[in-house]
Amino acid sequence: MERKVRVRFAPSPTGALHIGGVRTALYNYLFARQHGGDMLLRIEDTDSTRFVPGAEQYITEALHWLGIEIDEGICVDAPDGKGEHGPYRQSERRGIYNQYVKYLLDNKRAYIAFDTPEELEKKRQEIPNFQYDASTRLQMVNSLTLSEEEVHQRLENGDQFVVRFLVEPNENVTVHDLIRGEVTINSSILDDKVLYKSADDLPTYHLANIVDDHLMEISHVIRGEEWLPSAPLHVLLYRAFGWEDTMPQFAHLPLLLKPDGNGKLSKRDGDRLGFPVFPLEFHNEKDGTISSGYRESGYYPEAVINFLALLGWHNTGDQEMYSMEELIQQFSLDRVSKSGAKFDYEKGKWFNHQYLLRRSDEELAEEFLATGNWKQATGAQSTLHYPQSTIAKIIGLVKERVNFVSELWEQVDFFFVAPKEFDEKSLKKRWKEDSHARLTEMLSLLEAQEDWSAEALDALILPWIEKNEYGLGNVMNAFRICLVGAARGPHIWSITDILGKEETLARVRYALSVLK
RNA sequence: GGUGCUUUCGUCUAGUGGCCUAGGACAACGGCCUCUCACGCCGUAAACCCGGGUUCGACUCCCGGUAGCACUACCA
Repeated sequence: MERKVRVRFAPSPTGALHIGGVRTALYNYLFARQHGGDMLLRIEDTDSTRFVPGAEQYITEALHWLGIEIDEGICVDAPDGKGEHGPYRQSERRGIYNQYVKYLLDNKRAYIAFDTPEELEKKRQEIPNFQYDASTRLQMVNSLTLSEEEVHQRLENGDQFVVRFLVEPNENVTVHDLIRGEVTINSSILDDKVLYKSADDLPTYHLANIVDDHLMEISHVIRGEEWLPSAPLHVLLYRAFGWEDTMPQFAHLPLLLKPDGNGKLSKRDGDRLGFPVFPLEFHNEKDGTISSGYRESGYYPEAVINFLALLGWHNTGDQEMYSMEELIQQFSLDRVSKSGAKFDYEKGKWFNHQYLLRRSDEELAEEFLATGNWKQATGAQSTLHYPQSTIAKIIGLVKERVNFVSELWEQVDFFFVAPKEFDEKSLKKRWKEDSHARLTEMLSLLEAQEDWSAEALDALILPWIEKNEYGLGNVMNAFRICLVGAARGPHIWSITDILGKEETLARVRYALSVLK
C-alpha cells in the first residue's frame, strides 16, 4: 500500500533559522508538493537551556516570506499549530513521551542511570575514548548495577536521573538512504544514548524525534547529513517500539560549507565575509546580537529560493532559472548531490540581478521609492519632483547595472540632486583645456534650441562638433560631467530628456561657473 | 583516536563504459559596442585527487590510499 507522503521540517528554536536549515525546509517542501503530500512544521524545543525567545516566530515568518507553505503544525496563520497530530511543540508533549519511555523501560530496552554529569566528565578524562555502552554500563551507577530497592530509594529521594537506550552490541544496522544508498554500521560504536532527562522532564532529540515522526505519520525524513551517523540508532529505536514496518524513509542532505577554507557554514562566516547567513534579520534577545538577513539586504525571496535550490540539487541540462513551480515539478531526491556545497555568495547576487531584471520599470520604481534612501540626499523631502512615470523611466535606464533595488539610488542620484561638486578622477581624465570654451559655445546653442527631444539635440550637436572638429568624446564627456558630476550614467540624451531644458542649462551654467 | 559519508574547472555543477577534443553557470581575464560607467555580445584561461585492477575501451565499474567533511553531549 502506498503511504501518503508526509514530511516535516523540525527546527529547534535556538536562534535565527540558518540558511542551511532553510534549504532543508525547501527540499522537504518541494518533495511534499510534488507528491501531493503534507508539509509539517514541528518545533523541537526539548533543550530548555538553549531556548531563545522569538526564534519560533522568526522561523515561521522566514518560511512564509520565502513562500514555503506549511500544511500542518506551527505556522504564521496558526502559531499554536493546526492539524490532527498536535501539539506540535515538543515541550507540550511531555505526557506522550513519558508513556513511551515507560514502555521501553518495562520491556528492558532502556534503563535508568544516575551518573551525574560530573562523574561522566571524570570518566571521560580518566579513560580515553570512554563510551557509555555494553562494555562499560556495568561499571556505572544505573538500574542494571543497583538493586531494585536502591533504585526505588533513589527515585523516592528525587535523585536526578536519565533513561538510556540499551544498545545490543555487535549487530550490523543498515539504513536505506534515498540519496546515499545503503549505509551500514555496527551497533558497538553506538553508545547508550540518553533518551530522557528527569532534570526538565523532557526527552532528548532521539526519542522525541522517533515518537513524533511515528505518531505524526511521517513518510520521509529529509534532513541534514549531520544526522547520518545517528540514523542507525533511530532505526534501532523504531525496532524497539515495533514500528519498523512504518518507519519513514531517510534522505540525508549534503551540508552547506564555508565559501573559503573548510568546515560547515556558520553564523561567524557571514559576519567575517560580509553576507547574510539568515533569511531575515534577527535580534537575539538572549545575547543582544543582531544578525543580518537576506530580506533586509534587498534580496527577493524567489532569488533566494532559486539560489538555494541549486546548492545541492541540479537537474540534467543547463537550466539555471527556476520558479518555485518548476522546482516542484522537477525536483527529485536522487539528483541531490552527495557532497557538501561551498556557499557561493556571488552567485546569489547574480540570481537577484536576474529576478530584478524581470520586474517592470513601474514595479521597480515603487520598490525604489519604498526604500526611502533617496530621502537623506534630497533633504528628507516627502516627494520627488518627478511624476512616478518619469521615475519608472529613470529606473529603466539603469536597472541592468544593479543587483539590488537598494543600489539604484547611487545610479540615479544625479537625476534628483544637481551636482555641487565634481568627481576628481573624472575631471582629471575628461575635463580638458578647451572644455570650458566648448561648453560655453554649446550652451548658447542649447539655449536657442526649441525642440528638446533626443533626436533634435542629436541633430543639433553632432554636426556642430563634426564641423568644428572638436571631437565627440571630448565635448560629450565634459557635458556629462556638468550634468552628472562624474563620468558615469546612461546615454547623455536620456539624461537631458529627463532633466529637461531648464535644468540642463542650469547645470551647465553652474559647472562653468566653478570649473576652469 | 574511532565510525561513517564524500571527492569533475577557484565555486555550483552536467556527465550512469565509446557521443568527452569533458558541457553550462558564477567569478576572473581579453575584445567588440561606445560620449562615460555599466549591460549585452564574442572570446580566453580553468577540472576528471592518486595508484592498482576489470574491459577492446574508463571521468564513468571494483579495490586500496590521500584529502575533505560529519558524528563521537543529560545539544539539536
